[in-house]
Amino acid sequence: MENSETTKPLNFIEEIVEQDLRNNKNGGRIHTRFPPEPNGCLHIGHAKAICLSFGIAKKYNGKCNLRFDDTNPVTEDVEYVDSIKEDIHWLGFDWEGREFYASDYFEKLYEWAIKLIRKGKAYVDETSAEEISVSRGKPTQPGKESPFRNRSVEENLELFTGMKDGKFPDGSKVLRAKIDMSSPNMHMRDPVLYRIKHALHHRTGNKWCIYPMYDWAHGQSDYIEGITHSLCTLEFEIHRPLYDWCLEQVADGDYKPRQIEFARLNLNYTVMSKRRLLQLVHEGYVEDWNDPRMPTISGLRRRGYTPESLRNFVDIVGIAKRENVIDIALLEHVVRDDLNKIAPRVMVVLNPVKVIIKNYPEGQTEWMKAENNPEDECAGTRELPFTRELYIESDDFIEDPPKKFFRLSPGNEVRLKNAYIIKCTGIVKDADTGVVKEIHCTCDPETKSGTGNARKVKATIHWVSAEQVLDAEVRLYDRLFTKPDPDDTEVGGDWKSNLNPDSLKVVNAKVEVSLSKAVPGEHYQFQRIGYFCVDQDSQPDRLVFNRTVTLRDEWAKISSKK
RNA sequence: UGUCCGAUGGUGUAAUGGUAGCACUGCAGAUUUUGGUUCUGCCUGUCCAGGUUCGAAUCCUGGUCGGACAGCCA
Repeated sequence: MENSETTKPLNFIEEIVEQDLRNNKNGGRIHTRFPPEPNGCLHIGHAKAICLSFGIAKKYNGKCNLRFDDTNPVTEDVEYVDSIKEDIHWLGFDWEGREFYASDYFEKLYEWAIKLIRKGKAYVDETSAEEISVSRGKPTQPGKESPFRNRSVEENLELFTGMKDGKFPDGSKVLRAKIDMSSPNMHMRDPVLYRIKHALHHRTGNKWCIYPMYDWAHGQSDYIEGITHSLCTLEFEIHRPLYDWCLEQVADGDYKPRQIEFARLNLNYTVMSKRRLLQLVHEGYVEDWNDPRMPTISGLRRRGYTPESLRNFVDIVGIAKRENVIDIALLEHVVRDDLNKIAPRVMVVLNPVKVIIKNYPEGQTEWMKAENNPEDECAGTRELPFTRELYIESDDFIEDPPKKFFRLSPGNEVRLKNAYIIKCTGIVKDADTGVVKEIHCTCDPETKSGTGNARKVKATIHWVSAEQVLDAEVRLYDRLFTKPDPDDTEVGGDWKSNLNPDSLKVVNAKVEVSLSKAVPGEHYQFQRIGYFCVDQDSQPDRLVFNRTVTLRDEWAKISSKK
């Protein structure tokens, strides 16, 4: 008996899989595939599909193939193949060498097309694209049959061979399935199976000038690879009768792959369509596909998201058929959750203001012991230099503090993390601007951290020595859009008008010296501020950090409410 | 006046004819040398109308609302 308290409920696809397993369908074999088109970078929506297909395979001792759906040479490019492979591996999945391409099957697909023609189930149509479109009718109105629909098998064979042999220009002819022009399903109204494209293909070069359409290639590729469960998003649901029809024409045994559709992932405060993502890149709203503000996998990686957090996100979000928009707060939650456990803590001051400890000797340095991660004992400790002059966060001092502000203010005490309790005794302002230049304090030598002094103060703040300190560029990233739904615009407005002008702010920060060894990709928690990772642009003498996400901030809530 | 799919708190997702649960968010509190973490509590939900049944989120009928489909894209 299963323990109902620990058994995770199955999603509807797992239920289908388990039922198939119980019925010993396909001999108990589970085989899925992830079929990206190499025409763009993968995004968080793809992560859902990857985790699903690879995850099902893993869970049920099956296999998952990586198959590039490269049937349209004019939009596809090798450069995306490598980035897609990198992203899948980074996410933690492996296709165990089963890296396939729909183009691997062009020959077989062609043979099957010939077979279709011989059966009288396909014909060469030479009406124009526009004519075909018109004669296809509308969803609510039946279409009309093409005048070429009833050509002889011989003529079709000759014409199709001619198409393959490059005798006709692009767009002059297509091969169509002969199904039903009055079907209520538009996709069954004699769908195009092959079109002519005299284009160089990234794998097959100029071997072919006719290319199969998605519907003719996808199910057949699944069949060739022995896929049992072909998981795809909802928009292909209406293709399923055609998927099944195509398979019906070529399958000769009991085995047939089954297409199952699930709802794609949507996230608020961002856009997800390849078209829009591409637009953001091309029009310079972001740096590139891997800009840390992009919902692409490479962008999230650069932002500091971990594979673990993304897998967890997909898991929490679930698999179902209803349309959904996930709150980006959930994405932020999963990465905080993971980074809290693994990210070493460091002290960094983003907006420094100088503190002078008046009763602390000039020239003296004490090395203060600091825990690297309170959530992980194994993370050990490090030593921080403490000196008479320090920097603290300018937000941590207010001359005239509001209620509930527990940090530094004239006459008030705070603890410096891992060091002493200090008291503000005075301030020095810039004569012209009135900005606080120096905060004068005294420290209580009895309160050094680790000495067991029990005196409590309301707040503990972070700091760095002003004498032993490093400068660093810190890129503060925020949500890409100001509205949950970027399409929520004034009438006639453009989604780009909702772009967040403050999605990136760059500051020059003061960071503790231990960070001198930080290397790209590392995650840190800047204490009391947020999680950051070292950017690929970082150099030993010019550190660059990206803010992954802020820490939850109770004070920010209180102060913004007032 | 098409076909297909869907509808459970603010968001997402369970409950498979038998106590509507979990997570995120929000709110309140406890703990805390991070206003972090952790812990506790609270708010908020079965689209509508009929029917079947001892009993319906679940099954049936009819509505309503939302989505997909009219590329020689995938």
